[in-house]
Amino acid sequence: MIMDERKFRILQAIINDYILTAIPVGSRTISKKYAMGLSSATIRNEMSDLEELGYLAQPHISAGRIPSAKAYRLYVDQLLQNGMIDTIDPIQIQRHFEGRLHKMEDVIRHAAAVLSSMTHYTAVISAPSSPEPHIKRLQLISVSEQMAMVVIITDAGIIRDAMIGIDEGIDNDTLYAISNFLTEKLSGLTFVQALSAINDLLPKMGTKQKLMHGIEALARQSSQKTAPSYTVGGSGNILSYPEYSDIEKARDFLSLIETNEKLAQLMMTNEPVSFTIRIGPETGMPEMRDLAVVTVSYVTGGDSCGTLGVIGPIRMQYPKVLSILQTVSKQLSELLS
Amino acid sequence: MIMDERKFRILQAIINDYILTAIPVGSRTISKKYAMGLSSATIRNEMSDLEELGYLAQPHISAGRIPSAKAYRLYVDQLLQNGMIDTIDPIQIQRHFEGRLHKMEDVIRHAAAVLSSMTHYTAVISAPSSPEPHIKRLQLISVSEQMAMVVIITDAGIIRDAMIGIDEGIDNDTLYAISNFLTEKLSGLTFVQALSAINDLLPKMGTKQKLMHGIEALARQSSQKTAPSYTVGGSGNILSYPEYSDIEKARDFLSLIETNEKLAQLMMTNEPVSFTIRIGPETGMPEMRDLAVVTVSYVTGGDSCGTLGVIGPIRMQYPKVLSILQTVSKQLSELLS
DNA sequence: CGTTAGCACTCATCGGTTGCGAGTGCTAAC
DNA sequence: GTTAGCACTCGCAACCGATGAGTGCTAACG
Repeated sequence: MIMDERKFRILQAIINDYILTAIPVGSRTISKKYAMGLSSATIRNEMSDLEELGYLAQPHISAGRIPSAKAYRLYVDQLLQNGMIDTIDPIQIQRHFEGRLHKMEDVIRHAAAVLSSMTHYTAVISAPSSPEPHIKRLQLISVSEQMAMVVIITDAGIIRDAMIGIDEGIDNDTLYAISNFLTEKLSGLTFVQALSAINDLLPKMGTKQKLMHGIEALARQSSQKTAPSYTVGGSGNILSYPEYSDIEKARDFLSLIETNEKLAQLMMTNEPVSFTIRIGPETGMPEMRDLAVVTVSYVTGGDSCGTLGVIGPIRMQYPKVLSILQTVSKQLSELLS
Repeated sequence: MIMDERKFRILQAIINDYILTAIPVGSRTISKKYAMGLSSATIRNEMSDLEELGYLAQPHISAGRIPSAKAYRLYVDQLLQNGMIDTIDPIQIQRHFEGRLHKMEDVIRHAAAVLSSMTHYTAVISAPSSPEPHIKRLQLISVSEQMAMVVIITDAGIIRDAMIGIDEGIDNDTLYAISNFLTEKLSGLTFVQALSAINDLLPKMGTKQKLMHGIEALARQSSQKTAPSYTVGGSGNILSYPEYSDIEKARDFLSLIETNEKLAQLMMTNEPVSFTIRIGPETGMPEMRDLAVVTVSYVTGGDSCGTLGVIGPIRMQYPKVLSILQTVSKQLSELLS
């Protein structure tokens, strides 16, 4: 059996209807609502075929049918191919960002709020990070006699701060001198490069071993591809959808949203494509079986970039979400550059 | 009518039972489960009195009774007065913090996870902040030709970073010189003091007006008592409790948890007391009517401190929560000092 | 041979009824 | 003051039957 033009049109109608209503759609609905000049009996036969092909499923024998993940994939591919993405007024989104927002963190938090309230799904945004940040400056600030704070500033604007123990008898001025010395030695290096540079320096540093080991540990930690932290907006939105009226499922979703590693897995894009759509099983996570995630990346000056995404039920309003995501992404790029 | 010893014992039994079961408790339950040598009829009379006094309420005529907010307040006051707080093994909590956690943000996130998983309620933790932070260092890093990043480091370890526009023709070295100049002028000052210092400096800065105005705006923003950001753990835990099986209520709760301002209102403690317990209406927020929040503050070296708290249903396991909070608070103070 | 009308059948859902039982207030006796 | 007894209330769960949306199959039609 082959997927012909008519089957596809019917499938499309079913998906459209299901996205709007979330109730299994029957043959009569298609034949009446989406005037295609066919009787319900014919639709029935076609639907039976579509089920055999793996595009439709029946929750139970005497109910309509619902699209499978495979069907959504086909549907989405078709959308993208034909550029069938909603057009929304960018002004409408710009208006949300008019107030003066200075801190990056605030901008991102606000963007997550806007994104979630516009889509009615859950929004996730990662702070911009450079794939290979270069150290720009390293600063030590004494906090107490045994502790200091290390601040490493990179070209991507990432700031890594950590407390480390320091050796006895090091005063503020010495710390400042060391900061300048280390900045000179390390600036322009990536964390991986810095790590070996620090190890080379170790023997020369005499009584500052404890301090240096602290910095080394921080550099090592930073040199590993560290999962960025994510800002979430509208985590409760999922509760509005009937498929998540089950408390158990909703709780699983919320704990997923709170787990940084899981989010990282979802938001990760190896290739810097314009956007990614992952539908249900495509995420590779069993708890995402009936969810879909759409991500777009944004860039801020230089090569550092972040990701913003929307997580919603698998029957997501893809055209709308895609257009909103793209517009917010543009807005975010501008604001953070 | 007066609240006597026996009435109080009965009320206590009712509250205990209701906290455990969440179902309205009847006279028979009290007389049998909590052997107090009284028949259910007597209990019934006392319960009727307690209702008249405003400590009990009946969801409907033929059901048992549930404690009012007033009752919980009495109950909690009694607990505190008698020091009836659970004793938990601090080792058990320490074990959760054994791994090496360098970044403050990670420590807090982890603490929120531990706190929520131990209490089974929602945990909220604010990053430590000093009531009147003093500037330690100000650093400008050029990002592009028109933009620079300002990093202000305070004695509380707070780092305020923001992007500002800079005047044309300022290179990296000049920025560095300005950083040192400004650090010299501003270090040791609070943000409020810095604000006027900057305004004094303005006329002298010649062609760096744009830059200075950027810094001034940042200082002004920082000088206002800014609400700290909160880390939340276990936001979905609330869904486990029958009183929040209502989707509508759960969604309200989740959006509350996401709103920084609301959290700030809940976590705010004007006096630095050891802990605060706010029960239902005492929070002053209508959406918190049947929730309670317990907060404890923790201190990190110096005068900077943060708050950690637990939000749960009004029938919270107060003795358990209090002891866990105190232990985690101690742990957090140690880790961040 | 594809399309469609007709029909028997399935089964989730919804509204109504009923019985149960937990709980109450009241009264009268101890 | 305490308690046994009793009539009464009312939420809740279980049961039941009607409803209707939906299906698959068959036979007739163009």
